[in-house]
Amino acid sequence: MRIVFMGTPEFAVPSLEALACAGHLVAGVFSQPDKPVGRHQNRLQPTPVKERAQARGIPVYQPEKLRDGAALAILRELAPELIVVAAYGRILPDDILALPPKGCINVHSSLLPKYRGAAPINRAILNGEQETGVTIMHMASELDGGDIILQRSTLIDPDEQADTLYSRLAEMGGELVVEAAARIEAGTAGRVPQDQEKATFAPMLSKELSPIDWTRPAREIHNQIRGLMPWPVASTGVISGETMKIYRSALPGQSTGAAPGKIVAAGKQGIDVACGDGQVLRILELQPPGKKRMAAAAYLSGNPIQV
RNA sequence: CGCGGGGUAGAGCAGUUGGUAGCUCGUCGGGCUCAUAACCCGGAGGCCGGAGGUUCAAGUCCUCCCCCCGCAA
Repeated sequence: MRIVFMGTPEFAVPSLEALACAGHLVAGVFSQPDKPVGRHQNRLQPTPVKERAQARGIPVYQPEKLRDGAALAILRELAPELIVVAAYGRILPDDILALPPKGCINVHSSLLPKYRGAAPINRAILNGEQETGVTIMHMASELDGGDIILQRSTLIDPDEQADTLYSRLAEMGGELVVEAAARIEAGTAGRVPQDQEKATFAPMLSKELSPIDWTRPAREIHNQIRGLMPWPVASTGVISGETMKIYRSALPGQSTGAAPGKIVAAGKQGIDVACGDGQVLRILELQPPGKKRMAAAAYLSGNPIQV
């Protein structure tokens, strides 16, 4: 099938790759404009999807606007039968949605209608979900609200972090979108409308979610640490007074009478902190300001804590 | 050249007005013990990120370069 692919971050790369490997003709790729990223703000950084597309010799388009007619003109020229969107980061206007004869489909990393929006993977873990998945759906004017073609679920391990789940779902998305494309080509793709009543939303993350409130239950703090990976990452000042990032934690299942935020133990096993529900949260990996990410035990060997 | 932090033993850190490079953990050997991640004794392990300069003498002062991290998303 003749396809135009639209995507931006790492999540979209396996989908692009899978479609190309499945023998589809990817006539063009749309991605967000390059932005200054990282330490050298004077230099523009290509998006992961752009890099992969260029490596495959696929023409890349990075329009600033989708509603001024230019993008539509390019798409008419490319004449795709199907448009596949995966984490593009833009809302497609109706005239683009209406262009391809076989429609526009989207790869979304949640079990729709739950977790519509920008950060479904992180939000699922933040909320302590035990299951999530990938949905391939037709695109509608309502954000992530279109009819479902395929859906596959997966269990979230109680200690799994959002960044590894992200890669896992990205791969799953690639497999599923190929299957969906095959069914569309064969004319056997189903269309199940979403139950709009059950829709929930997964808004974009922000740094304000980072600080840990130790009066919350240990389980919820653990979810916060898992869910804010790889960005913005949970943080706290209880260890040294300086704000440091907390990358990994565990729930040892110990009770304590200590006040929330108090360090109750510090050793090879990690740094144990009292939480609001009287349970202990064990910090396993952290990062002091200006330093590298390190195991809690490594931190302690240079910065001993008296309990 | 956007702003800031940092590079010293395998890991994490200290190192004063320049004057023999240290600490905790790990590692190796020995001891104690029913036993141990515990405890005791001992050992190995360093181009102090790189190059140049100042000096009788540079981890430390000066210049340039490399790499890592945070801010930004």
